[in-house]
Amino acid sequence: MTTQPLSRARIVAAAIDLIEREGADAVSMRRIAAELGVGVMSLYNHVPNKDALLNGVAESVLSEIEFTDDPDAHWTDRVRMQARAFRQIAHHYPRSTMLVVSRQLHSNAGLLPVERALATLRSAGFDPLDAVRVLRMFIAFIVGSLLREVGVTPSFAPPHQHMVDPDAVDPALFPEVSDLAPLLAACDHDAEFDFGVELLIQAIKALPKREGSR
Amino acid sequence: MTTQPLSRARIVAAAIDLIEREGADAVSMRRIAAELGVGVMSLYNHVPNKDALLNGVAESVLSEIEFTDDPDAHWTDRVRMQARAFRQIAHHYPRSTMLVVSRQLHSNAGLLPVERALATLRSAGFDPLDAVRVLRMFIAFIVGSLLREVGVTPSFAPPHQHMVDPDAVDPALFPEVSDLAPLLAACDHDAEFDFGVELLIQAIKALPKREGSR
DNA sequence: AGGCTTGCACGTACACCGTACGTGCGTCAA
DNA sequence: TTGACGCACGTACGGTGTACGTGCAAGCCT
Repeated sequence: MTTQPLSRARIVAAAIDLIEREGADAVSMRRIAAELGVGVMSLYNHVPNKDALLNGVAESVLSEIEFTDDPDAHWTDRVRMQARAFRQIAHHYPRSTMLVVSRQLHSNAGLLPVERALATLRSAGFDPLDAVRVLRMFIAFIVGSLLREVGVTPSFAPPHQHMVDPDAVDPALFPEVSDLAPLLAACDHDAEFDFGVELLIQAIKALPKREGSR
Repeated sequence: MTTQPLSRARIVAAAIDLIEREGADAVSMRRIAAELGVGVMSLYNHVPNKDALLNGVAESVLSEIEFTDDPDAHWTDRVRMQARAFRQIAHHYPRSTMLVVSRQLHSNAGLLPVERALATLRSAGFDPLDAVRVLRMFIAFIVGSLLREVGVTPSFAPPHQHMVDPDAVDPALFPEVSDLAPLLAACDHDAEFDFGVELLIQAIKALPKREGSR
């Protein structure tokens, strides 16, 4: 049973595995090498440096988005689907997601989702400017949402995570926060995400079209 | 001229200064100590560890948000103002902003903005659940937007930053991206942010109210 | 006043990090 | 056969966070 030859893909895979198991802080070249049963410097034959490796991780995660895009569906349904597909990989690789969103990619790895989204929006009749703006709006919302979700659940550690500790807030200083503490403490991420997606869809549906319809 | 005594506040201030001048990667305990003309380990008399220090940075930046909230203004104007105030500190501390958004605070430092936002929304007649949801929606949008802005401008380095290199995309694979490349390449962050804020305001204005009016 | 505690600045030391550089071995080309 | 080349690997250097011990100054209790 001869071990596979080292390769960029195997290194990236090991890095993702390590990140998901022990968190992004646990990632080091030595650790990855050990994981692969290999000398540290051997990694550098396939990856120029650690930063490039992490970019590789981000690209790899991003490329695993599964689009089951039905061109016949209504554009609102297609938008819903694409937003959910994006969120799904974040749930599959929660700790790596932080890397994906906090590191802007200069490569074309993340271009396919953009392409699909633009095609959907343009087929819905949005002119180029609005299509790009709406896309950016969605990306901002999704990234912000995922950041909260994975940030609050770095390792699924606390079963009942709380973004606000109800007992630690002074009702005199923060009456509203104190009043709504139970609502702020719990967060149904699924419901919150769906609420946001629907709100955005309704909003852009009401957007005045400057061009042809359909 | 006797030098001030060391204190947590002075350490945090030095850290922020260093981050803004040389980037988050330049931050190390040794570097900060040198900046303050102080031994490395002296820092640990005021800060338990580096992570706590960075939390301090985030809290400090967050606490500098200036709310000029006019309770008599229409709630839509107040929401606009609060969103802009949030974005303004991000422009004042661009490199530190990444820390603020990527690190979830367990402290109450970020509670004042939340309190103000909730008060505004509740005075606009939203019931508790909707108020919290709308707030979370706004936060997600703002965080996502700021992440793109500061990510694309880590040091205001390239005057014409491009999120998509028009020459590097294959028109056969990505027809839409290729077609809209000029629009994707440039990004007027101010306009983009305002577009998003207005879109959200319109959307939540149309939200069915379950409770009292006003 | 004398002794004791406490707070704080600091140096040393350790484990770990990314990676530049050199070395040796296997395979393929000429 | 010989040379070049690709690739695994060890060593070494300068950096990191921080545990631990030391010494000095100020305040407090007899």
